[in-house]
Amino acid sequence: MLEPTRSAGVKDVAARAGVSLGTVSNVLNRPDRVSAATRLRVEHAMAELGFVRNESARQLRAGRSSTIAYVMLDATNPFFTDVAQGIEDAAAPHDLSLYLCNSDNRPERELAYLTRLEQQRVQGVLVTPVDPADPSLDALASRGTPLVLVDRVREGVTRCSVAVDDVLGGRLAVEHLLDRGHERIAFVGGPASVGQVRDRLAGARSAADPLVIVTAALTVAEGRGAGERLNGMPSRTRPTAAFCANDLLALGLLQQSVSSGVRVPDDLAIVGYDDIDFAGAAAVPLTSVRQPRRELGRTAAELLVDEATNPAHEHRQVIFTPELVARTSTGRRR
Amino acid sequence: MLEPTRSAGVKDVAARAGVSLGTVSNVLNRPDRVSAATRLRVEHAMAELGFVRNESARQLRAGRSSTIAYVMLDATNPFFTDVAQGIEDAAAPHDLSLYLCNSDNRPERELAYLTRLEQQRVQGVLVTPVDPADPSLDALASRGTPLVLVDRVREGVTRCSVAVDDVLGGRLAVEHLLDRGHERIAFVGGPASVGQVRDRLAGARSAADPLVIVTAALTVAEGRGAGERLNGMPSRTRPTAAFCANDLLALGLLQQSVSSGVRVPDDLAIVGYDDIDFAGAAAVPLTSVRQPRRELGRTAAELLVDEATNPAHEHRQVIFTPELVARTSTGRRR
DNA sequence: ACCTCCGGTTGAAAGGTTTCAACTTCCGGA
DNA sequence: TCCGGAAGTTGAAACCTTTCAACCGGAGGT
Repeated sequence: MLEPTRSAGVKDVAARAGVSLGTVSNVLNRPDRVSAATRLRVEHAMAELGFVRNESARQLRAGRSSTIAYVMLDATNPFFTDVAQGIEDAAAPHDLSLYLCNSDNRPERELAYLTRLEQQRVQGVLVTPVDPADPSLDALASRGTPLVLVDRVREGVTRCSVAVDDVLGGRLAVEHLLDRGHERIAFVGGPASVGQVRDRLAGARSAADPLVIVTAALTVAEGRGAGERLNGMPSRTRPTAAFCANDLLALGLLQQSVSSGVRVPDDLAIVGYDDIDFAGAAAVPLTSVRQPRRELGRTAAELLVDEATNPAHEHRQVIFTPELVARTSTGRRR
Repeated sequence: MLEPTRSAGVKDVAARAGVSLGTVSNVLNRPDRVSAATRLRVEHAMAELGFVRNESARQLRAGRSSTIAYVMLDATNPFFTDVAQGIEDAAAPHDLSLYLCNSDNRPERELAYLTRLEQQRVQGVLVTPVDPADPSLDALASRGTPLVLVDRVREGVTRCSVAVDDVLGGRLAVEHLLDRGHERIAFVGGPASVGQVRDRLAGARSAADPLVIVTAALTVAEGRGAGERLNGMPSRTRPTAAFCANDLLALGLLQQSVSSGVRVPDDLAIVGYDDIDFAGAAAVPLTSVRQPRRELGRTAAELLVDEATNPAHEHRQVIFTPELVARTSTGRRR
């Protein structure tokens, strides 16, 4: 009861219950092979001593843990937390715990987490990397840790990944604006080092020839900054519509526009990307390109589990199809 | 190079480098005590074999790990991810990795994570619990795992916690509305089992006598539902202002109001709580009660580190002061 | 020539759990 | 009465790393 001398181990429990060490282990792992009386005695001893299984020792023996991890790019972006929910959905039935790690867009933190996780011998790692071509990822995978890329693909390497067709998404967005009668269209996004940004822009360009406004990051603040630049243009050349590389930018742009007297959608139509919950909840509900976020996470986790448990596993690249959700921010045909 | 027979250990490295096992360990942990030549040879052997330290064995020997964890209530609520950022800020300089766990408001998942973390012998746990009075928390702490409550307090138990004065926050919100000339004020929030909701309502009541509209959760969707009820009332009795228990509710209410033709702030003034980034970015920027989220996380992590490392640690309950941020959604004095 | 000290290195022990082959009891059947 | 077998229990070995006392050979001091 009051012996915090330092946590009791199976040995102590065994002594207290008057059984051997192996029996305690059996109570823990194969309760059916132990007689009811003995089991009770052991369980009682555990309670008395406040026994807590030592996971390190357990793992050391077993060789691997029963956790997986998701190294996410930006924990404050609702897109990624929704993906994480999907992962958890799929992991739970397999009795896997999910640890979330936030790399916060910093390569060195991403690497630190991956290293730590590998040393921990986790069952597998899901990651939305800063740079999908980072050789550390290949190294990790080649040393035997199952690894699935989320919302990214890696050209030329056989590996599991789930992603959404961003080129198509970009095209859908701009076609929608063309359909609404817009001719001068802006693309807001950056930096170009982000694959998503490049793909969405490529999609946009496949439908029109947008004015590109480069941002330094995909954040609300950067969206406001882009708004200042955009709305500061002379009205004769100013675009009448903007397609933003994600919803955070779009919300920033929206707010800057409204607060500087630009009417949305009449003076400026806006399309976002991701369709996060806040997009629909904005006071001018945002038209956005929806990605099946939760499904993305779920599928990624399933691929990971398969890779970790099925010897006949084959790598797969799953590509989901995005979908345009039209709301007020793009109004009706001009 | 090509021996994925199953990861190499220090023993293999030692053999390959022609040194003893202890020397390899020295290279790993006290490189200065090893001659340069030997060190190089060992490092080379490690690279060749793709040696990865086994954290389980390491921990088993050391007795404890160098990770901490934050069990958060709702990973999709930006408030908590901002808190998490603050935690990470404070943890990084101590060389602690932070694992995020999402209980998603479910007590059984919270317990599962806490159990797992304790078995893992983490350095300590930060938690925003579903129920601060849950005895599992006390049990965990009494068995020796440092534990800090985040954004919650536990009456009557000496334990570290950081929180914000929610009663004061509630009062500030309603006083602001009174100041703007409102007389019929609604409080939107629920369920009452959430301490925050109770405290904020208590604060509201200390300044006025609000009509209470109970919600089932603190989400955008529930906010919309509350909007339907509120805006469906006959205009003679309908409140002219609403104070929502958090920003998600407020955004939901805002959107429902705008889309059903209720003007904000002229027909309905709205105050939220938390001041998440999206509050200011809404097209009708939301007046909100700001909590020092990042600071909250930082302080919590510092308390945890102190508890884990300082034998003379004394438990502290830190209470931060909230601050009202007035924006368009409450307009100007009527 | 001897002793001491020191940088460098060694090998055994410890840490807590799981596994598994071996052992003990006890019961029913022959 | 003896035997076979099932049910329950045991204890040693293995998992991999870290620590630490002991060891070795050589340089410097006396």
